[in-house]
Amino acid sequence: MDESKYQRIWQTVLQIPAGKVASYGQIADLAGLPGRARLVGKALGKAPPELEVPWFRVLRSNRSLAFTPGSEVAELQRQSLLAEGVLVKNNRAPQQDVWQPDLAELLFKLNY
DNA sequence: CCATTGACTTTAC
DNA sequence: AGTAAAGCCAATG
Repeated sequence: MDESKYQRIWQTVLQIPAGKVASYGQIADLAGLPGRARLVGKALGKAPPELEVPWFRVLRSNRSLAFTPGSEVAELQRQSLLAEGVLVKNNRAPQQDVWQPDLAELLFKLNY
């Protein structure tokens, strides 16, 4: 199985700073995989724990959590975000906490 | 192969 | 602002 796409996705998500969030589509774009938002979710589900990929910083395009509200994993995500200052209210994160990366710096770090 | 399935997005009410 | 429908595309059976 070709994991290179997953690796790129994981590396991209690792660039999201604490206290910031990004959308699945945004990560796909930044990872050089436009149109593959759904693949990002898949990749996050398969991320090796030792990589410590901050999966909880990835939300839908409207900044809502992707999991069923009230579910255990949704709670974990909400808590994790709260712990770094992102206040999720009504299942939504504030617009002000959306990550806006410096593209030149990001591309340099990812070495694409 | 064809069909179904999503940690999704966009558009149109 | 919230919802529904359609579009999307790799993975899976």
